[in-house]
Amino acid sequence: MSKIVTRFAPSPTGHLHIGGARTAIFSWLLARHFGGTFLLRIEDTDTERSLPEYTASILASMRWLGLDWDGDPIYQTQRTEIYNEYIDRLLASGHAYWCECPPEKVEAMREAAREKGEKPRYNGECRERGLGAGPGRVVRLKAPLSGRVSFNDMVKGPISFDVAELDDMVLRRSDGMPTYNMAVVVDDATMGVTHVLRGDDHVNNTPKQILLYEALGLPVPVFGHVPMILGPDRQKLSKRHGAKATIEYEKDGLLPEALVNYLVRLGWSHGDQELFTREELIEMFDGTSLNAAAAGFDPEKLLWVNAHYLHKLEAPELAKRLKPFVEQAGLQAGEERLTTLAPLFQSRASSLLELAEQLRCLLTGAEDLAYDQAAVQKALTDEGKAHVRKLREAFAALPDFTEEALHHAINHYVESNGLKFKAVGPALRVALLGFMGGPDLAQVMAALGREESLQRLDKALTK
RNA sequence: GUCCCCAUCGUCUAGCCGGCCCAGGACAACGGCCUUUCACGCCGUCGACAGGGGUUCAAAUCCCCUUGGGGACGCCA
Repeated sequence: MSKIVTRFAPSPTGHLHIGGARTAIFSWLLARHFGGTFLLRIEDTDTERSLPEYTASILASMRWLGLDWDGDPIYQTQRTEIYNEYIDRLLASGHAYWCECPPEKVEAMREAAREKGEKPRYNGECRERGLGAGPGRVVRLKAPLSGRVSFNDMVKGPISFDVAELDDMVLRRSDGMPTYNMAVVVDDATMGVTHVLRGDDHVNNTPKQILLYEALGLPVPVFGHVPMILGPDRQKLSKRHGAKATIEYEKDGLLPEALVNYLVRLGWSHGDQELFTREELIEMFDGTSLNAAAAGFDPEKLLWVNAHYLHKLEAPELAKRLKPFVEQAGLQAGEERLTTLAPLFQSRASSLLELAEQLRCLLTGAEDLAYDQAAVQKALTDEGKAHVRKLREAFAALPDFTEEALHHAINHYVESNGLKFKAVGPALRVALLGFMGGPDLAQVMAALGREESLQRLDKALTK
């Protein structure tokens, strides 16, 4: 087999949604696995709904996901002449014809067919009329009248259609623009695309496109139709299910490597393996083992995958990625400070957004610390405060305010007074963090520093 | 309505050119361990071959039907 060329062809009528992201990932992986080429094409012929900002957003999301494409993106709106050239060819070779039937008339035909229990289609009235170009006229494909169109789908296996089900589709609209199927075929052919991976909703377009390839005398690529993503309740995916555009996952503090991992596993598998590095994916994804059935989107598992990657990040990298979220939360902290503080809560968060929020109790000054009233009531009793007061003195006397020294101080206090840690732990914890939870206390104090730690203890004593 | 596709635990899935499967893994749920709380981690429990017919010594695996779900039927993409 010659070199593989795949492509992703979004239309800029919205942000890159999760289903599109997944087919993009599959196409990208297929190309990368076989050392082929991955192209990007923007299908912007729908001038009504296409917006440049969506193109920008889609490209940004692709970059964020790490899906690098080869060469410059191709824009369909800049290729009208090429399409017309191919349409002319079809006209010249007798594979297409001009049709003057107005839309209402065609609609009536469809309605009539539907009533007869047949598939709604154009009846081919202008097929043999030998019409030429003219205002309001469209060009239609002169499709074969009998036979079958078959192809071997990469994910679904053999699929076959009776051409009687297909009608003479419009190739060139009356405004001179090519229709979707025409543009796609010309583009894929001229771009040298060998493998077309796309959404399930395109299977019905495939036989039409194959007819076009054949009429044009162009080699037919391999098709693979990836099933749609459904909600966890097996219904059409919607916002209600927690499915959002890729860009929103970025805002929610998901890691791109996690989203890629999750999305790939949705409809593809490699034995029992759940977690894959990018390198592993490229090595293992060869276009087989794609699931033919639709998959339900599970936000919880996505979060689990994300937590996995989040917990694995090295402190400096974590700090770097976390910074924007900390700022977004209205908190102040440089990367250096985050490098020491963020790891304390790292294993407790599933997303950067969540982590930033959890860090609030460390980044906020003693004056602004929020207290969980129930915890204060429970832990900061008179007895609890008494312990905190004495511990404060012990901490203040420490020459070095290090984790080890603090540990020592706490343990010494507990043991020399014949106490259990439980007697002082909760009070100290609430005094330091404002709530019952979080990391090791010596660790917290060491990270906070002497001044801040003591301030917090003092403040707690006034509660 | 017509055509196309799909069907294993609640969800993602392994298995599916038949026997190793009274079906394995992961998420979730539940229980436990660890523990300075909360997490992380670890251990365990619950839980599925949509239904019915075949074929076969043997079927989750092959065939047919039913049911259910999805998609498509545009001068949208």
